[in-house]
Amino acid sequence: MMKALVNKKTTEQASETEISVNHQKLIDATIETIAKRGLADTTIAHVAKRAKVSQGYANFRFKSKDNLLISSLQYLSDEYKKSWQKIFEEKNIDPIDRIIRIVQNDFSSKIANRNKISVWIAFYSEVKFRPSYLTICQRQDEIYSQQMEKLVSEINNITSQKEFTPKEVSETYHSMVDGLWQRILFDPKIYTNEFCKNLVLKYFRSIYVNEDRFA
Amino acid sequence: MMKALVNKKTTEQASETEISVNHQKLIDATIETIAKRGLADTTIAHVAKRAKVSQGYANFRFKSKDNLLISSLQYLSDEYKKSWQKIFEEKNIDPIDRIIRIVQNDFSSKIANRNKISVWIAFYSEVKFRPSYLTICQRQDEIYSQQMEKLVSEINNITSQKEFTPKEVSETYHSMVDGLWQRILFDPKIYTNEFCKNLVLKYFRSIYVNEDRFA
DNA sequence: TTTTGTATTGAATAATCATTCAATTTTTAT
DNA sequence: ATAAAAATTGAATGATTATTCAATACAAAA
Repeated sequence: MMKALVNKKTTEQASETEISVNHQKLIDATIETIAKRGLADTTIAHVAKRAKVSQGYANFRFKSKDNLLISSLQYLSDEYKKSWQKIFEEKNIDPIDRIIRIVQNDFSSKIANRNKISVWIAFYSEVKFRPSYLTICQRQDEIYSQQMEKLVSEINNITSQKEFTPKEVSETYHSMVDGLWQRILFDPKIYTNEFCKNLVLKYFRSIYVNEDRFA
Repeated sequence: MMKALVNKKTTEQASETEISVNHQKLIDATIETIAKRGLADTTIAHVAKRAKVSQGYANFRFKSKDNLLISSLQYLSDEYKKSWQKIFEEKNIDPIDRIIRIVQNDFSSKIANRNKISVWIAFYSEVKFRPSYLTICQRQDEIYSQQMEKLVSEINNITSQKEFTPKEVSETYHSMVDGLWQRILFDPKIYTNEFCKNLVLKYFRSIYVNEDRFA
C-alpha cells in the first residue's frame, strides 16, 4: 500500500496523483455527505457511493471510518487556514485594509456557505468526545487568534485606540464569526453573507470611531 | 396510556406526578447522556439505564427515540426561555440594568455550563436535517430577538445613541453569545463564564460610551 | 503473451441498536 | 381479598452498518 504510493512509477508521479485522486475524492464525498445528510447519517456506504468507489475500498483506503472523518476535518481545517494565512502574509497592505480582507474572507461564499458550516458544526458537536477533533480545531484557532491580536494591536496603535485591548477585540470578533456562521445555518434568509459581514464591520466601527473604511 | 395519565387517581394528582417523574427522569437522563457521551453515542439503553427504567419502557413511554430527543430539546429550550422571560417581565427596572441581568443570565453557571452547551450544539448540528429541531430553536430565537430589540431600542432612546440600530446591537449580542458558548466548550480554561460576560459588557460599552454600568 | 504484483470489488460477518411484545409486577376498584 | 387494569420488564427481532477478505480486474515488467 505504502510501497505503491512510492514505487509505482518512478519516471513520473502520475501514480501518486492517481492515488491522491481517490484519496481526495473520498474526502470530498465525506464532506458532501455530511453536508447533505448530517454526521449521524453518514455511512461508509453513502460516502463510497458518492465517491464512486466500492464500500470496501473506502474503508481499506482510510483504515477506518473514524480515520476518514478525521482526515476530512483536517482537510477542511487546512483549507480554511490557507485562505486566511494568505491574507496575513500579504505585503505592503494597510492593517485596516488587511482586517477588512479577513472579514471578507470569513464571510465569502467559499468559506461561509451552508454546506461547509453544517460540516463544521457537526464536528464541533463531537469535540468534547473526540480528542482528535479538538486538537485539529484548537491548533488552528490558536494561530488565527495570535495573528489577529497582532493585527488589532497595529490598528490600535495607528488609531490611538486605548479603551479596548487587542485580545478583547480579537475574541469578540472571533466569537461573532462563530455565532454568525451558526445563524447562517438556522436562517439563511435573514443571515446572508452580506448581512453578517456588515454586522461585523459595524462592530469595528464602534471600536474605531474615526475610521470610515468600516463602512 | 393517555387514560392513565388522567384517571389514575381522581382525588389527588399523585399519579400524574408519578408518571411525570418517569417522564422527567427520562428527559434528564437523555440530556445527561448526551452531555457525557455525545448525541452520536446516546442509545436508548444508556438513557434507560441512567434513568433506572428498562429499555423497553423508555421506548414505550416516548413512542420512539426520536420523540424522546425532541422532548428533551423542548425541555432545554423551555428552561432557557423561562430564565430570560422572567427578566423581561420584571417591573420597575431600568433598561440598562435589565440588559445587564440578561447578560448575567446568559453566562450564569446554570445556563452556560459545558454539559448544557454540548447538548445544545449536538442538537444545533442536526438542525439542517431535522425540521422539528429547527422549529423548536427558531421559535425561541424569534421571541428572544424581538424582546431584545425592544429593550435595546429603549436604551438607545435613553442614551441618545443613533449610530447603531436596535437590530444591529441585538444581532451582534446574540451572535456573540452563541459564539462564546461554543468557545466555552473548546477551551473552558480561557473562556470562563466571567471572561465571556465581561467581553459582552465591554461590547456594550463600545456602543454606549457614556454609560459606566457596563463595567 | 505471460507473469507478477497491486488496486479494487462486493458479498459475508459480526456488532450495535431501536423497536416490539408476551410475560410479570404493581396499582386500583370492588 | 380478589379481580381487573395499568405499568413495567427484558428477551427476541430485524434493520443498519463498519469492517474483513477472498476473488477479480488492472497495470507493469519480462
